[in-house]
Amino acid sequence: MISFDDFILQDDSPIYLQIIQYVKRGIVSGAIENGEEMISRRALSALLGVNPNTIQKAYHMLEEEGIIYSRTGAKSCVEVDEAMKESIRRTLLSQDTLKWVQSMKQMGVSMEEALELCREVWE
Amino acid sequence: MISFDDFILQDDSPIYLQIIQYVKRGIVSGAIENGEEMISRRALSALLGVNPNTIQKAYHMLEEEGIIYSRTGAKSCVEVDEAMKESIRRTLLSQDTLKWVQSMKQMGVSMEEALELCREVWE
DNA sequence: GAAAGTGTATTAATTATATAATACAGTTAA
DNA sequence: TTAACTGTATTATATAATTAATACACTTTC
Repeated sequence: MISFDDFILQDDSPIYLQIIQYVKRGIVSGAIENGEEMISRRALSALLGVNPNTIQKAYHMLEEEGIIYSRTGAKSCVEVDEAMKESIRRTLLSQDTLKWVQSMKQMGVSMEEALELCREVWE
Repeated sequence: MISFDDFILQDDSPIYLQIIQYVKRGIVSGAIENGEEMISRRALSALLGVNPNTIQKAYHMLEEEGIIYSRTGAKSCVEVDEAMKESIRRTLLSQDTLKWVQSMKQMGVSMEEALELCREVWE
């Protein structure tokens, strides 16, 4: 079951978006597999100290994207085939990297400097 | 004068934060220098098609951070010494890079893969 | 000096995000 | 079967972000 054990609020973007992001990144890394049960909305709400409606918003959007499947009374499940996985992977990797590269360029940082920065921060 | 010619809305984060970010990155790159005049709040509002109050919020926060100086009736001016420049540079570079690195790690991407991605996206 | 431009302030309305308190119907498990 | 759990829905409230419409005092420029 996807327990959200290592979930942490990262920035000041909406919580429901950070939950969606957590699930998508887990799918890309392989930590979250097809068919896995999600933690229940109420349980995640208690775990994160966040309102149940906020969790519901995230889960509902994940369902609209076709990433999880829900039916009343039972836990929601992850439902992603290989095409979906690859689609999420491509989108996230390029979006995040492009954003960082644009940031570096706007600050006048060269590619070599950026690569070195990456190595330093990676640890 | 700082004209915001190449300013573009990047993401769905608050506009006033993106304006602050634009100015800070310009200072880091050297495109924005100490003593330069800011475009007036009303002119920037018209240029970006954004409410004057949103611009005022950004300018007001830049003033509170000690990055620009304003007086009624005259245009606001950038006021940053070398220590401030270096402080902004360190903060932005590490914050942006750390965020990207964390994203890559959460998706199970190795440092070598991340560096290669960076090279590809850089163009 | 007068007109135009500029920073600042106020009040009101709207949308998005998040919280709060319930309620109901379906599933799971003892 | 029954109790606990789960997904779903509703109504209300609060705060942040944005827009809108003015107004006033000060500076710059002609």
